[in-house]
Amino acid sequence: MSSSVPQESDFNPQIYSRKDKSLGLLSSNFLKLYNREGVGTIGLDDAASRLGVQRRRMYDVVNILESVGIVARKGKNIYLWKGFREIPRALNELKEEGMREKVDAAYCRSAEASKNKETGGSETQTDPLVPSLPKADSCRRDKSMALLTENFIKLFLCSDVGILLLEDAAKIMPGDAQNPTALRTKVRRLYDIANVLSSINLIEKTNHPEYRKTAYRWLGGKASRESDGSLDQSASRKRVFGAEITNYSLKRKKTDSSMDSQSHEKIMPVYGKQDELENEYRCKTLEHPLKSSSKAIDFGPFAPVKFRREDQENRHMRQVHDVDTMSSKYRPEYHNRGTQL
DNA sequence: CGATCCCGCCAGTAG
DNA sequence: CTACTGGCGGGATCG
Repeated sequence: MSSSVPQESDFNPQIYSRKDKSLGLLSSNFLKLYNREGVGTIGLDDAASRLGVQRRRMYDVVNILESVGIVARKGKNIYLWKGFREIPRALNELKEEGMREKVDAAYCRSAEASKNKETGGSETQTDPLVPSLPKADSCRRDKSMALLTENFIKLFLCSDVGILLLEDAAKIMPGDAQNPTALRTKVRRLYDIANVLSSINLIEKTNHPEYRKTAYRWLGGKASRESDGSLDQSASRKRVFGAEITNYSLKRKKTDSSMDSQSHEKIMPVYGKQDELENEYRCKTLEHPLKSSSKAIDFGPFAPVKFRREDQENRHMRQVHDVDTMSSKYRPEYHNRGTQL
C-alpha cells in the first residue's frame, strides 16, 4: 500500500487545504487520541508530534478544552485528561460565575453613572452593554483565549440567546467594543474558539434566521447548580431558548421566531448517563457508536475529516490508519523557520 | 469581494 | 538564562 502519511508533497499548493489544518479538526483528533481508557496525563510535545502540528497549536486547543473541563493543566508541558464527563461540572461553574458577574455588573452599571473606574489598562472604555466585569482584566492571563472562551460560553448560559453572531459576541463581551482593531482581533479568536467548541458539539454553526449570516447555536443545554455535577435535564431535553434570567441585552437582533427556523438535524445532547453524555459530547465526525479501535478512523493532520456531509469537493481524502506513526514529516515546511525551541 | 482563521513572530512568564 | 506560554495580527483561503 502507499503511504498514507502526508509528506513533502503537501507543499504542493494544489493539495494543500487550509481546512485540513483547522483547529476544529485538530481538536477532534486530539479528543479521539486521548478519549480512551488509561489516559492519564498528556504531554504537549507528545500530543503535538502525534497529531502532526506545531506545539503552538496545542496551546490553543488545550486552553479552550480546559475551559470546559476536558483537560486540566497539571504542570509545565503536562495536562491531565479529565474527559467529557467533566463538562457538566465546568459548565455549571461557568454559569454560576456568569450569573454572579452579571449581577455585579448590573450593580456597577447603576453605580457607575458618573464614575470612571480604574480599568487599569489604557483604554478599556465602559462597555455600552455590559460594563466591564468586576474582575479587572489587565493581566495577560486574563485576556486570554481561555477567558474569552469562558465569557463566550457564559453568554449562552446566562442569557436567553440561542443563536449568536460572533461579531455580536465580541461586542457584548467585556473589553473594548469600540476599538475596531481590538474587536477584529477578538472576533478572530472567537472563530478559533467556536471551531473547537463545535468539535465538542457544545455549539453548532448555523446561519442566523433573519440576518442570513453565520452564527452559532448553543447545544450544550442549560447548566444548573442543583444536583451538583449534572446539567439540568429537563431543560436540555430539547433545545430550550426561553431562559429565565435574561439579557446581556443584545442591541439588535429581534429574536422574533425565538424558535429556530431551518434548524434541525442536530438536536440537543441528552445528558444523564455517563455514556450517553460521552456519546454526545464526543467529537463530531465520529459516526461510530462508542467503541472503535480508534485505529481505523481517519486521523492525521491531513486526513480531511469532513465535518458535515458537505463533502462536495471530495478532494484528496487521506486516511492515516496508525495514530502512532503519523508523526514526524507532516508539514509543508514552507521555510523551515518556526522550529520548536 | 468580505468572511474565515492558519501561521508563527516574539513578548511575557515559569523554573 | 532557557524553555514554556500564548497574545496577536498579517495575510492566505474560502465561499
